[in-house]
Amino acid sequence: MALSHTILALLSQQPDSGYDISKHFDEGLSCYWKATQQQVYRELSKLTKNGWVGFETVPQAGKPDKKIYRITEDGWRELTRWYTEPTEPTPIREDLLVKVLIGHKVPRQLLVKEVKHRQQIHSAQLDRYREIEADYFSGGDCGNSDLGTQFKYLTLRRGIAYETSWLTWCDEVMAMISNLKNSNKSE
Amino acid sequence: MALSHTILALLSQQPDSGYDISKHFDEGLSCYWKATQQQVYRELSKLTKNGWVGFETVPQAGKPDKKIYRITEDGWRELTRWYTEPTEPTPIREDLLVKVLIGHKVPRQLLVKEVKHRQQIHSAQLDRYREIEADYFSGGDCGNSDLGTQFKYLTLRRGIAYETSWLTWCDEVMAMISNLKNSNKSE
DNA sequence: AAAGTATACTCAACATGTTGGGTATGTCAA
DNA sequence: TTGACATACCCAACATGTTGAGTATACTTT
Repeated sequence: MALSHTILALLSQQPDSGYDISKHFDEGLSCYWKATQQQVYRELSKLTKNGWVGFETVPQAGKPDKKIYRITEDGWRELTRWYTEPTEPTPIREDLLVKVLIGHKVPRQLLVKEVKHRQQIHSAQLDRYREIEADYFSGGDCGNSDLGTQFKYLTLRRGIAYETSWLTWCDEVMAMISNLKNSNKSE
Repeated sequence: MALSHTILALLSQQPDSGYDISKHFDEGLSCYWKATQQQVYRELSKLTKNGWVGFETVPQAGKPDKKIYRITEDGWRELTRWYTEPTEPTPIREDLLVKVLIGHKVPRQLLVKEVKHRQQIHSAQLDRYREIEADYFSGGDCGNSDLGTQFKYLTLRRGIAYETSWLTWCDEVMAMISNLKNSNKSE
């Protein structure tokens, strides 16, 4: 039940509507968790049933009503209980590695295309992260940002480390493949 | 439907029983995909329905019967079709990052414990990978290993890159936290 | 002889994630 | 005025992953 706790964590920062929470996930910049709108809505109704969040309906001019959710005391208790549980690394499931594993069974070009495709994706994502990172230092408040910002920055650093490690690995794969070509011209 | 294709990929290497396939997943050394025994069995029966695999029941002396699954021609077609589809990176869902994100809302010690816990896990996993890596070079057949082995080695290299990137990040987090303590003795 | 371990497969229930639809209201541009 | 887009919510079906059983046989250790 990690999605529920992620939502609780977001709501612990400030009250928010389901729509806005799901936008946080879409943008996904901060916490590296994916969830669709329906997942968020479904989870919010569960959280409400559990009494971990409450909401008030807020009418808006020119827009549909909003449900502003707010974490309850029980929610806080659950969030801190969860926090004391040690987290295990997320199980890894990567299509690309399966493809590499049987790389010798398929046309070489197909594998090369795959790796290049991923290189582009990770490279683009890294660029986006780098831009966000630059904002942390351009704010003028160098070094004296509040704690919340510093912790958020650390999650960004994780994203950067992640994308970088992928790019390094992709380079290694490409190097090996081109090495094969050179040492085995008959192919 | 990635699990099905992972199983197809394994079966494309050699025929195997559900039990042995699930052991490959448990050991998880090669392809970085997690799956339980029940998932494997369930998926195999689906694959059979689709006609992508077939099986023969093999009686064994002193052991229960085995079902040896084998990829079919349709299975090969499906596998190659899947191979031509570009793969997207797996969505990231990491409890630990959610915890870091709200790190300023909880006792510092709790976060430190979490990070140290993860450090140990990734460090242990990296050690295991390093040992396996050493085997690739101790085999005597330095440099002239077959293609299949080289591609498998690349998946191992991905595992190493992954664990290393986690450890680097954990160090960064610990550094920031201890930096906080030093610059703010009043806390 | 009993307990543990390994082999080998199966079922059921539930949690979580994905996909594609639907209901509204209102703005802005073609 | 039609269509695209943004806001805001909801439902149903299905795929996938998790958890905890159960059914056997046979070897090994205590």
